[in-house]
Amino acid sequence: MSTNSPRRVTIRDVAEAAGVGVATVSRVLSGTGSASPETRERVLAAVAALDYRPSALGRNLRRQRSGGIGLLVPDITDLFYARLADGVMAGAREAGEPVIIGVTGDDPEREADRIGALVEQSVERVIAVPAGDGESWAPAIRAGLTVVFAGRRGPDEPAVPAVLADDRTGMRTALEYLAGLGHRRIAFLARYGDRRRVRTFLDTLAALGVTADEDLVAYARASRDSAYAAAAGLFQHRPDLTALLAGGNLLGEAAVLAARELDLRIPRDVSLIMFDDVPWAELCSPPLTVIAEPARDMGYRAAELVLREGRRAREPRVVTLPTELIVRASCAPRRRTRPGG
Amino acid sequence: MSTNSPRRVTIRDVAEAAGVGVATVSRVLSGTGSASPETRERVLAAVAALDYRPSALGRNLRRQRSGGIGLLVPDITDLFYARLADGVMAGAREAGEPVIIGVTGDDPEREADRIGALVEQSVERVIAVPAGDGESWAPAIRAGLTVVFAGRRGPDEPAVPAVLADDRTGMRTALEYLAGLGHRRIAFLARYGDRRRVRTFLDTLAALGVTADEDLVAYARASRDSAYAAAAGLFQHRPDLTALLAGGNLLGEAAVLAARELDLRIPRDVSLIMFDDVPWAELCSPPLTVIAEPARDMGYRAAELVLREGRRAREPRVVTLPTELIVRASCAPRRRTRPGG
DNA sequence: CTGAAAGCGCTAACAC
DNA sequence: GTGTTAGCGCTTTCAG
Repeated sequence: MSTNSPRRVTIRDVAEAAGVGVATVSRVLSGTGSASPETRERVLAAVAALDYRPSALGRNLRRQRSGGIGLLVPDITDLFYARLADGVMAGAREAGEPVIIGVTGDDPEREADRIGALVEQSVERVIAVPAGDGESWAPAIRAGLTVVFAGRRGPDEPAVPAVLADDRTGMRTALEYLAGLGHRRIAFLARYGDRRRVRTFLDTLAALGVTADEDLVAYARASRDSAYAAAAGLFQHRPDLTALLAGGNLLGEAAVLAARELDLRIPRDVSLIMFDDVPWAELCSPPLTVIAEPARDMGYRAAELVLREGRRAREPRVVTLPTELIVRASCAPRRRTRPGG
Repeated sequence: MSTNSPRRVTIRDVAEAAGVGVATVSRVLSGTGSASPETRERVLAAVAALDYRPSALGRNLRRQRSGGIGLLVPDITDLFYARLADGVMAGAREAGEPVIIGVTGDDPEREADRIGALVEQSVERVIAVPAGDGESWAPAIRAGLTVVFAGRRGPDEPAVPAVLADDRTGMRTALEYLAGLGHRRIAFLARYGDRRRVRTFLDTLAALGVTADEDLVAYARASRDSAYAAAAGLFQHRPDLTALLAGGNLLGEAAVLAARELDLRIPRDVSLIMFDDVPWAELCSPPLTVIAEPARDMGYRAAELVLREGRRAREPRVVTLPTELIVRASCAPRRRTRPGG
């Protein structure tokens, strides 16, 4: 009944106050075109006096695009993606762009739904950790979306710019380490649909002269339950395995839990290496050896990329950031046999 | 050079295709006003045929508000806030509203900056974990923002609707438990600025007949370093403390790390209870006793609230969600003395 | 160097 | 029930 919020200050008000046309105000504020120093000053003064904040609404409608950056991650409560998101937000903030976030649950359908929502908002720059195989992006890209993949990429050649961790090298370093400790039955707990990494796993193993066994690869969906089931299944069906590589922090968590439940001691009975360094890896007992990935940097770089992509030629780019093996205490030399084996 | 993205389908195209006026299309789509079943059908058919997606840009400009929900959290890599954000996104998705996210680092200045960015986007519904004392919100609210606090509230009476955890009860339960184990020197590791909880801590202690000592309260800023320093300081300066309550999962993590560094065994030398149940609490050794807070629900409820608030009377509301003490293995009966004490 | 004017796509009066 | 129309605030030709 009382506080009738005063009408928003518009560019017109500024123009009037400064005694110039609205076009001039627009030019001065956007840095486009030219304006005499004197006019410039007057406009700026008026802006300050009225505390004018240009409305993104008007600008966006006029420009036919909403400026913001869309961000689609599988699960924001997974620290890896949270860090990625943090990096994206840092980059976006520097550019003064808002970030519209959505979660996909790693489900292509939900992903498609979220893409639709972004299109409806006329967001035309999107950073995404593509769900599943990342196949569903073609239409969106054809429709004019500028998209950058982060953390993973689509199935084929780099049709879409991407910021990735060098997990090929990370994997190799880890497997060499494990092989050096004498391990010959090394399992991989992978995210469902992560064909690329599985291939790398198998190839690298072969290159190291270790028998690569596809049955030593287990797949988990995005949930904790699924990860636990996959880990437990692996331990139970393959009593011969002596080392395990977990493809992410949720997977590693599941592996630790499953191992405990089955009374397997780490690293006495199984050695464990996990992709993605997280604080609890150090708190865990034993502290986990990990392959650290620069998630935050990846997000930041992705933001840079998606922001730049707009104005530059569309030369598909792939940025690869280094990983690092951090040795703690979850790996030990292979022992002859495993208790239950 | 090739793919000239075809002009977007507008409401005009639909109207033309359906042989009606644009207003009719708008009415049918928004469910407002009336339309004959026949017309309705024709419009819907045209919409489907053209794959028309209304532009949020046009609508927003017309309506003078951007629809979306702003979300401001101190740190998205803190699982508590990530869960909260997840809940907000779930609620927003059901309502078909985009979420514009920003991080404040728990810094009122950054917070003010983010609020400004939201206002610039004409976002008028915001869910926030207010930074610091949450004092800086008055202007924004006066300006017409609908804001709902989550997880914390401002300094004064509920001028702003809020969704909170019942940490009063959580604290009481935890302190009773600790007191029952014989602890008399109980410390509190608090977030800087969290006067409310500190008061509750002191009051509850007093009510339990335990000497409440303000020097047994340490404050940490939002960073891991600050948390660690505060925890270590507490342990070093107060060798008489036998139990510690950590005000959040980052604080708890710091406490575990600091205790280890100082060779204090949990729970032999110090008992530890942490606010906020996180997966690693179980992985930790020993597994941590925690006061679980329904972070995700809090976010979801906050979304409901902020969405409803628009159309209802502005009767400030506070929703309080239950907490739960989950006893694991980080607390033990008090022993006579502490090694270094 | 500057101003007038034309919309961007949509909704909400207002006529019919 | 339905169509016409007037803008929302901004950028961007186009004249001057």
